Amino acid sequence: MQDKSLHQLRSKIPPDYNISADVLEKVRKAIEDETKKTLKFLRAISHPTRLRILRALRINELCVCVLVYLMRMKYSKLSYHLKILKDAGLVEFRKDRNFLIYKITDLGKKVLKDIEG
Amino acid sequence: MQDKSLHQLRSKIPPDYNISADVLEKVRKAIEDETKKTLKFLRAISHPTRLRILRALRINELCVCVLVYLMRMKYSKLSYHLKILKDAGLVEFRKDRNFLIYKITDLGKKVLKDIEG
DNA sequence: TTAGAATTTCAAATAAAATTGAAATGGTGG
DNA sequence: CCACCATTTCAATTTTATTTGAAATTCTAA
Repeated sequence: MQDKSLHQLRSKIPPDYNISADVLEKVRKAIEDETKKTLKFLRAISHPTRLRILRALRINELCVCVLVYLMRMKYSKLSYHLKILKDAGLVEFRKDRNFLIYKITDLGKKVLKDIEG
Repeated sequence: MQDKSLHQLRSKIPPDYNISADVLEKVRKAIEDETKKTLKFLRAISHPTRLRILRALRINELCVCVLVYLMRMKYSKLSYHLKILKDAGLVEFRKDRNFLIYKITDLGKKVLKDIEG
């Protein structure tokens, strides 16, 4: 099927499912649109640890040490996930002495709200 | 840090970042909520191929053969991704002769709308 | 300065997801 | 029944993501 022309294809598809050239063109357009921008934050949020971090930060900004304490994870693991969230623009941080205090961004709030209400 | 008590922890965190017991409790609650339900469709949609499939089906229901034709992919690959979307409740299908015609579900529409507008 | 704390970075190991092609399934039309 | 078509399933492979612990970094407080 892979290499068949559209003409060959159309001659076979069931009659009560006869998509118009117009629809076909729209579909073609839809699947050609880039997905990167959307996937960036989707993939970032699509992990239990990262979803939990976002939920935590929605309540209050938190230093890594508190997240480590509450989530019972090692720094290196949390750091890995925080980086992914930061790269996606969902969280940011400020420094206070030698603490890094993470907070959720407006985009992060919006994404979380869109997804979970 | 992993094993320190909260008391030990709190005695160290910076003064201008003094989270209350109340906030701490809320965070604790937030990160204990289950993530499975949310992650099911998030992970399902978080792949370029699957996002493209959903966008296509939002325009019109399509049989696998047309998707194969338009997306230039093999049946086995599309089938793999369609199954993930179906398991997440984002698409469904009906049969017409020996064609499977996939359509987006209401949940699928909603998720896509929430995410991309 | 110097020891120590909070955090990140790195590379190695492990786990999970995606791709592939061949074979199986199940319907269709002659 | 037979050959064929659309599709799925399967196991093997490849790719990508996650976890781990140790080492590096950077700040701090004494």
